[in-house]
Amino acid sequence: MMKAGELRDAYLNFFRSKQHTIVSSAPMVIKNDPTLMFTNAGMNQFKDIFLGNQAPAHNRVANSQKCLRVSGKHNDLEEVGLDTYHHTMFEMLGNWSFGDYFKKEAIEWAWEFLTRQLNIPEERLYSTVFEGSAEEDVPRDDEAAEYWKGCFRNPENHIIEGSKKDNFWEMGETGPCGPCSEIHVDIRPDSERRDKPGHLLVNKGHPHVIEIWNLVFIQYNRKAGGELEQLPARHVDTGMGFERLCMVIQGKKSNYDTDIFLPIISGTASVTGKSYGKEERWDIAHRVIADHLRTVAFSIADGQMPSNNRAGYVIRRILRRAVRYGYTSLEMSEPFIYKLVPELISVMGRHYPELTAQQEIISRVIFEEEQAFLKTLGKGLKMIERQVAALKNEGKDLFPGSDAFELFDTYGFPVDLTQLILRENSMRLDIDEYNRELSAQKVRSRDDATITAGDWTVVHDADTTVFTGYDRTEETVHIARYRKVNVRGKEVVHLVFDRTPFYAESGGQVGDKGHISSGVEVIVITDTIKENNLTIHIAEKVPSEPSRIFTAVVDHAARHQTANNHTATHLMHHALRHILGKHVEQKGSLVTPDKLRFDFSHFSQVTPGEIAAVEQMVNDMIMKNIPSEVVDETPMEEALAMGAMALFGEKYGEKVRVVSFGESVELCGGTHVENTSSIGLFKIISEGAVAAGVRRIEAVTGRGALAYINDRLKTLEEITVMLRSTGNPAANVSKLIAENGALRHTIEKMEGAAAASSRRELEQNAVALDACNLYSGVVPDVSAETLKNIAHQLRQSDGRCAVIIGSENDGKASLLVCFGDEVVKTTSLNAVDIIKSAAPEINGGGGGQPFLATAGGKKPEGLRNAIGKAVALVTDRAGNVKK
RNA sequence: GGGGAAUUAGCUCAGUUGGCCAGAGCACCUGCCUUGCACGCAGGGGGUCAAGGGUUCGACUCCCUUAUUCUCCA
Repeated sequence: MMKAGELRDAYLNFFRSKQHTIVSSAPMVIKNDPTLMFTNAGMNQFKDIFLGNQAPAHNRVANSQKCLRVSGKHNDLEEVGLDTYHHTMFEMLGNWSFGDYFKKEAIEWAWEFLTRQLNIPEERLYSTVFEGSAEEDVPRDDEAAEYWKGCFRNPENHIIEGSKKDNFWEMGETGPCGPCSEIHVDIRPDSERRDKPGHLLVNKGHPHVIEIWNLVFIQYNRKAGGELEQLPARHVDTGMGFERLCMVIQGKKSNYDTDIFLPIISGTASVTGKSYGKEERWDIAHRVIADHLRTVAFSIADGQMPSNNRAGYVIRRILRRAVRYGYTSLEMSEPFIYKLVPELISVMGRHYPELTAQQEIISRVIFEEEQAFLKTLGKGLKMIERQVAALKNEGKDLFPGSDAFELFDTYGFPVDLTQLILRENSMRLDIDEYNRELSAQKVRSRDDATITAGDWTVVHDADTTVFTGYDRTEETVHIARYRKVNVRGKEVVHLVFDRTPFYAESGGQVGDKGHISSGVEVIVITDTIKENNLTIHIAEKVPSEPSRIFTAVVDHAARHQTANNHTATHLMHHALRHILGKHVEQKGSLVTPDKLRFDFSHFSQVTPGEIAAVEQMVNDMIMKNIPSEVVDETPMEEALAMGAMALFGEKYGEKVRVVSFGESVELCGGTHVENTSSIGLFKIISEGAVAAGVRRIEAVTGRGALAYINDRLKTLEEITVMLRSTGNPAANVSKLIAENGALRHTIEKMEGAAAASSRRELEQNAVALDACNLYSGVVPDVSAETLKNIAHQLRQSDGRCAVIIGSENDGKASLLVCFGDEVVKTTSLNAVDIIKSAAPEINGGGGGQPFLATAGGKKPEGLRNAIGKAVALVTDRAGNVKK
């Protein structure tokens, strides 16, 4: 039986023999593209070629691409695992022609590979061709059909016409598109095939009559108005699902039965003690876990950690879904998925070395995520149990949907688990209410996120934007095109130039700011971004005369600080690897004019000593006046030979730019200083954890570093002045803290003593009434806090006490009324009533609880009257004075 | 990007419409009893209730701002 690895090699070797260049898989996680978070098809990395924004490096290319799909018509996350053929992550085998071969070769080679190399019997194969569309004025794809006829010995019923839905491929609303031809395979047993011929089941959702390969022939361009125009250069884009192909070749009925998944599933079985193929709900869980583990591990290897927004959040959700299935179906309440990483690596590690290299960090991150989610589950369980108990007390059995939604929305407790627990308690969930709340939230979010982009207005023909910003910050430019974009009611303008000195946000370095001027007006550029290989300058308004010649000027000071910070990032990266070890890998980077932030893999805290050593080393490199050496357009192999490190999860072209400062050698497209001395000074301002196994350092350079240090020194100076100390301020402060503690102790004791003596005085002057013993009077100059103290002491010693005391403190009056427990129980006396009647005398108000009430006021002279009034009220209600 | 929530002792968390001097368990210290598998008993230390404003006689509690974290939607 052909193994998965051999099959992948066979495919790549086959197309190599047809003069294709084999390229490596692009990262699965896409950075710097707001429109797409993950690679979802093999053609993603060639998008710019199809759009005409970039010239192809090779005319024929083939690869195996790791892809991730979590939404779309056939890939709803909640469906994965329930059946045997959906996945979140999958590999796509693809071959491409950029303006080179077309339908004939694409079809014949596909046929040759499947029938001669893989020996799939041709009677099990079916192909589809586009039936044509009168509405679009596109004819039936006779050309493709002809070539297919040449392939099949018996073409009858094996070439099927398909509609626009299945057989016309479009990249988006606008852009390149064309008819496609799919290849389907029927893997049913012979008996079933005799009963019902396969051509009746093509594209009918049958799990064993499936599409394995889609050949797209790009020959049109769809314009904004909807009409199609012929493209000058025609392309081929094909994609074949690798997992499905394995299933076919290995004679299995399920993708999960191939050697891609089985080792992981048997790993899960042995860890959980629940074997595969015994019980349906166990099997679903096994499939979910195997699929999701793959996705999450690959994502982490690409540098995307689970987190709480965007791509990171998608990854977190996928992992949590796996934990949830493990928890409910396999009864795993402890982290276990991280233990399966070695099995995954045994399957995928050879072709994807980024997995093997980062095994430790992958396991740790997964472990930590599992633990965190199990904790949220525990919390949710507690909350739900409390609510269930409350409802049961009221004799209700309908659990409110809004509560279930709150559990899900605020605490991340999945609704299916809520339902499971409710069933166990013979209760039911108001699912309609839940769904209403959920869709209300969706509407709210969608309304807020709408961005409407207008059509481009072309001013000047220019294929690409030439970037001249490495050498200069000023440039004479033409506006090539512009459009208006509406972001939440605010209108901004996108400008594209023929050439530009503006650096577009990329590789962690933020986009340049600045302005353009034409002599008649000045337009401010607030940011520069990259979209589909276009450099877009964001401006506040459209120039009144866009066709004029403009001078584009980058904010020089900001650019210079950014360059300082970017170069410093390289130096620090080098220093970290030197001091902490070679396991340090960049996991993220942000470079702004103000500061730099660098995330990297490291498994323990960076000690203050190590921080100091890194800082020292970077500053040494700054002081050595190391000049930059930049090599543009170097082939990747040469760059690697120069000692440059390629980052996992980063997409590189064939030719790369290498930036070196002495021993620091990096692949980088950013702007840098000419000499390290320009940085001036480097200072680390914080170090911390950002995820399991990932640390983050923030630092400042140049003027920023100086400002930071001066600020700290100023604080120190202020402290020294305040301490009037000439010696060591730290020693002085610690002495002060110790003294302060001792003083507080003394004060507490003295206040206690004062309270005790006031209490004794009150006790001596107490008056016994029928229902209580009245303690009243003015206590000289104590805080409301001390009054409370006295009252509490009296309450504890005398359950029949009625305390009415007041004091003047800081020019304000405080008043307190307090009753012993017995008084509260046996009489109608209420401290709140009394205090409310008496408080006006001191020009204030108050309140409290029946046994204790306090009031404050601004008129201390009224204190005696207030106490008198309160005493009168109490005596009145509690009977006469006993002689 | 938008909504919801959280932040209280070294750790895990209680704290009811604003007022019983801010609590429990674990950990720590002291003593006793015991010598062992989360020992037990008695006592003790430890808090700017995330930060900053505001409302109030009075704020852990209500309002606003900020920070951090969690969570859902996009």
